[in-house]
Amino acid sequence: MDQANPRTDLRIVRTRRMLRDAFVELLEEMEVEKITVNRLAERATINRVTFYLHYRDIPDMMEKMADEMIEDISSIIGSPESQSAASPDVEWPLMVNLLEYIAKHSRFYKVILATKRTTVFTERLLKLLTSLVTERLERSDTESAIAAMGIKRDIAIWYGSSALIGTIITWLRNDMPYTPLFLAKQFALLRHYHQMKS
Amino acid sequence: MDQANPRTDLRIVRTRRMLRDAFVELLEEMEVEKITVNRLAERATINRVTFYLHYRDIPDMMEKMADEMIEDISSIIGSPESQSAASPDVEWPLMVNLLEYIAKHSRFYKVILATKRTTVFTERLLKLLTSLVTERLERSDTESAIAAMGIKRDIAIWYGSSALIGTIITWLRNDMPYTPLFLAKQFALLRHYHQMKS
DNA sequence: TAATTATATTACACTGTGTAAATTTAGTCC
DNA sequence: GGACTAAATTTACACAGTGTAATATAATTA
Repeated sequence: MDQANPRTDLRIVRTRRMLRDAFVELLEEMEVEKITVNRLAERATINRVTFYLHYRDIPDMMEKMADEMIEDISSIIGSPESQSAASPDVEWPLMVNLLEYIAKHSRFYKVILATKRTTVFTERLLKLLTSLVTERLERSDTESAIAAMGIKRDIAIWYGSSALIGTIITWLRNDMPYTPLFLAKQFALLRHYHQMKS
Repeated sequence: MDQANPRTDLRIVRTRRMLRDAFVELLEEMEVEKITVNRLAERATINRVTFYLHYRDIPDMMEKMADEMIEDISSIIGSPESQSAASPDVEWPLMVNLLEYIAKHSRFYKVILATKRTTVFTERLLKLLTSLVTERLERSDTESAIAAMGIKRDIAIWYGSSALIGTIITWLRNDMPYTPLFLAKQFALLRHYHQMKS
């Protein structure tokens, strides 16, 4: 997560970290549109001009942060432990890992995903989850099952990935009233209707 | 929709309509954060100061617009034709009406729901859909069915309403490749697993 | 037509933006 | 550890946008 590129100056790492931390802090206190470069620099205890040495503007900074978020999550759900043990329906432990990771960094994810008006992040995560849902739809025998019921493949994917991201966001907003494991199991139940039905 | 309150001045109605139209226009051309009161007033061909006679700032204007949107949609899904004929699972024609209404005003809804960074609107609609999902969960026998499967009531609601709004948004983003009727049927299929299973 | 009320005009103080140039500070690498 | 290098700071500037106030003008309603 904060693994620095060997050839990057420590100062760069430090000020970027301070800027990102300040951003999350401010987001806990106010809406995005109220976050100015002025406030951000002040909170991060860096000079305002220094901000522009790293990011073009605040939307640019948010995009960079979203990139990093996606990188982190990708490494979680693409990691060896997740893709475990050659089991064909692999989605179960994968979802647990994902939810546990989010829960572990819930301060960040709550403010970034579950706060109003920070769509860049949700957009990106939705995209990631869509590819995930698509992939596992192809892998399992669910695809033929839903086809047999007259459900369009793409609609099923839209439906499934929207349901996932939306539920995760609401779960975060409600301060995670269920454990990651429990929620992952619930997702499995909600999904496995299909297979059971066929 | 543009039914004016009898005691409101025609000029008020006119400038508000011009402002809202200008807002939608600008949103088609740029991100929300680039929309300034300056640009808005210029596009609406009104004086900048006049804007402040109607709204506190742009977020305030967006909230007011969201209020109106919810009012409109509520009247659609709460109308006599929708709540038709005492049928116990009433959700089917209701969803057709909703999707048809959105399709009819798709220029507005596409930009307002399916464009980046306009979360106020999606938030409100999600809320509305959540109450809808809750209501019909209570009405039908789905509730006992999902309980029997070990699925938590609130999680099922989060899941279902997120799936609905997310699918509608993606449907809009893709320029409505299916008819409202077809999509409504697909929703019914995706939902009725539950009843069928039990 | 008169009274009312919305809109336009002009002006002002203020906050924020993005860039430039010169200077200081601190990390890197030998 | 010291020289080199690159990042951060400082100061300054031109500009865009905000929100409010006071006054003048136009349109609507009764």
